[in-house]
Amino acid sequence: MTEPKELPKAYDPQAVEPRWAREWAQNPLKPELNAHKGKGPFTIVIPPPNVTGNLHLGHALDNTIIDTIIRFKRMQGYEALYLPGTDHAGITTQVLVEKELAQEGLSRHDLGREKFLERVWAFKEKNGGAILHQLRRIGASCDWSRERFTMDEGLSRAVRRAFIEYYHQGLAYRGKRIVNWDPVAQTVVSDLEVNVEPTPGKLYTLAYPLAGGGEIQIATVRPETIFADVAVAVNPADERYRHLIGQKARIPLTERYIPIIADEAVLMDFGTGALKITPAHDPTDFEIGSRHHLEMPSVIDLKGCLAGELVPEPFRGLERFEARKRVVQALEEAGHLREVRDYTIALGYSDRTKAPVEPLLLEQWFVRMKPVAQKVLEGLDRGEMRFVPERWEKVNRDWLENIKDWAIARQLWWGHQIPAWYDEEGNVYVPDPDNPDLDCDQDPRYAHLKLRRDEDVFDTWFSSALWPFSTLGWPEATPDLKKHYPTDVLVTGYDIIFFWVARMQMSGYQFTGRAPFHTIVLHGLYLDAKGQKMSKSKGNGIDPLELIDKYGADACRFAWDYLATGGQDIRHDERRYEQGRNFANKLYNAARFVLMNRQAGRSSAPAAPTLADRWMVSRLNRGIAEITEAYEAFDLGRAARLVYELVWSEFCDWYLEAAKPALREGNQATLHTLESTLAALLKLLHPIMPFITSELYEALTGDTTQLALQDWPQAGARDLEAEKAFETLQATITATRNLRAELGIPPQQEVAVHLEGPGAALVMENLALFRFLSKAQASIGSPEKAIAQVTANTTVYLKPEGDLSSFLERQRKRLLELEKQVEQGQKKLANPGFVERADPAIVQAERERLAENQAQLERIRQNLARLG
RNA sequence: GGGCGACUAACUCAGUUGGUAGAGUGCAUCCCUUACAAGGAUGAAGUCGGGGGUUCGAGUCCCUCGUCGCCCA
Repeated sequence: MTEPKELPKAYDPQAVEPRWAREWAQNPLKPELNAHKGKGPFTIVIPPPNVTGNLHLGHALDNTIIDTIIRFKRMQGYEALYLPGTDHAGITTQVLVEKELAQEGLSRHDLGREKFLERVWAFKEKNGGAILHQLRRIGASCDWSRERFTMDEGLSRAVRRAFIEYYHQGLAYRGKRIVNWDPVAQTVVSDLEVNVEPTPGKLYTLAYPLAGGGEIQIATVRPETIFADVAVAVNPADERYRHLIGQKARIPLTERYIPIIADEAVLMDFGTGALKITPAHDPTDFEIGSRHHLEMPSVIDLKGCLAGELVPEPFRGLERFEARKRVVQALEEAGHLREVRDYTIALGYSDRTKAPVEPLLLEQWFVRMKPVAQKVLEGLDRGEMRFVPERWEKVNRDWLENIKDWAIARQLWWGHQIPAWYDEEGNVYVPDPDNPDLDCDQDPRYAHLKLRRDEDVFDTWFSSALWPFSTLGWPEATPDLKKHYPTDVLVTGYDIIFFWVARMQMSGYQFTGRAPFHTIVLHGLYLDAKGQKMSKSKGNGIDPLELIDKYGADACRFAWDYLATGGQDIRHDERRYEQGRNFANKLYNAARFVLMNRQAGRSSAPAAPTLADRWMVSRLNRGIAEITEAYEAFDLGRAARLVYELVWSEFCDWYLEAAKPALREGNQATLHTLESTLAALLKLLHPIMPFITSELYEALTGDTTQLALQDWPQAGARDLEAEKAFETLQATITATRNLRAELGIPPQQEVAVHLEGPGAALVMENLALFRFLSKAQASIGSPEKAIAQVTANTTVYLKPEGDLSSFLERQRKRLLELEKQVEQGQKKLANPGFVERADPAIVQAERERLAENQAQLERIRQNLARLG
């Protein structure tokens, strides 16, 4: 940027952005850089992306919003920390590596746990962290020296500590419960990881013979589970079956008799009103079974196949869906099948593998969440956390109020192995809170026992839940933890409120006694151009890196911030990126203009600021106030719009043009205003478009301190007089241009106009500017025969020439419009209700508007009359 | 079944205490004017989903209906 005259006309982000990306990667914008400013810390932790993942638009949105907020706060002088890191993503990563192994014809069991984990770590080292480099491309100003990983040593200790505390407070427990089993991933998944989807299926009506003769018909969608039946249940209020309660029925295809019981949970109008109860394979049946103290035999194994003594020989080992067919066939042949009809089943699918989940009765680790959630709810009551937008607080509360225990174990190898040991009798041993790092099988107190460690690992979200404090050093009382915890803002998509936000809230209160952040900013989902969710299977994904290649990172950030309004979902629209790119180009050229003029125009000639200078300074001050407010409110869409408007419509469209005549005269006040305004605009825009603003700021100021560390601009006083005067000028110029256009006068051709009205004198004071911007020589007066354009306080007259029809048509239209407005205004002011009740300022404004409209109307009428 | 969101110009979307509707793109006319054609000037374009209510006044508040989407059970 040292030779402004050689600057290309079009901005090329690819020539600028890499340099700054490298700068921020190699010399991170650490919070300590602002330590001397005394404003205190401001902290945001990254929503940790999967370590082996790639940047997608959700990440782009998260991180652009975070970085914009961080950069704003940093410029305000806060010790802003944007803490980066990644998540080990248990199931996802393990499945990836297992796929890789499968190509070599191996399974994880062939390798064994230890070798397999080595393999995953190697995979992580090789493929992991790419996403953090992709984040550098979007300009994320993280403190890379503080990067964390959920399975690094410190975080692993935090996870262990958290579990130990839960356990010794009686919140973590082992229980035999119905869990969601993913037969493909071979692990339990939590309720949140199951998507229930209506699925076409069949409802079968089966006849169970009664011990005393006759039969009872039951309805079921899972006939293959009849072998695990322990009862038939009816509603106690159901007259049809009341006499059968207490009798026994025989499970078809077997010789086993089960009781007929009454339970209010049975819906009388579903199917026949009688249900088979299979506690081991259905959550509702499990509850009924528990209430009635029934046995809970299982007939489905971990592979999803029928298994066990209760299953008749021919069906043993059959896969569950195959088994259903065969059982139905057998039932039909044996005469037990009464009816089959189409039925839509609410079937649960595993989020990861999309496999239908099998409800199984397994002994598992759970965390009792109710008392923990209670602490969060109390914190919310005290107003310790605020949602942006507010509406999500209710969603958050509803979930916490109805929370269920959390199945935290996963039957995987990749993850934090649960620090629990069992002796040969099955008793549980968990390390002591006072000595948490000592494994129980190394504990001298248990030396006499043969202890075996739990094979399972924790749900990935168990470690993510600790992220805001584990990354800062917890459980150690590190200086970072002291300084940066609680963090300030959390930014993420609303789709992970339950998975992540609520769990961070809970572990925050549970382990640190405090809310982990005070503000939760939730953005919407990024959808494709048709408004559909993007997914791998649909193949409708849009790659943010491609967008960055095409438009530049600044342009993309502009688009993402611009679109992040009100937490609404975002529909992909390429035009937003074009707008960002064009904006960068506009800014670049405006800066080029300033630099060229500076080179040409230095002189010592003193000069007073022009009206345009005063106007620009005032508009800038207004902009600073508004834009700062928008950033403060995390309303980045509004901030983007306001800066865009200020830069393009005011600075470029009006001020740069208005400055030209003054610059030609060597007006140093104008040159100075030009430079200082541009510098301020670069600052205001920097949080959104950090690359180009850094580059231009450096070129403009030659400052050795980069823009990212400059002070945020302060709004000075507005000069309303200058604003009003310049507005009159603008209106008069626009009116003149309009007249010229209506008459088809060529742009180069100068015309003579006459001005009249209260604003005319002001225009005459700025004659040179008026002439330059409107290509018209102005004088005071009202010629006999002329066409006119009327503004709020001037009338512009132009000698009629050429075809007047377009002009006349427009004037008539304007006349009608004004008449309508005048009529409305009169009606309003004649209404006593309005005059008496409305805010006096509003009434006054209405009066003024009416007077103005009437005057304009009158002037247009007169003029049309004179034209004949 | 419960809850939430959306419906504003041809398209994609803004619109903060209720006070005469905005942007980008597209469209029309003109212009390569020494910052920028990724541009400039001028202009056209909306019964703010329908209906009802509150109010002097409703895109904005309340009720209701419709369409689409999402979440929870």
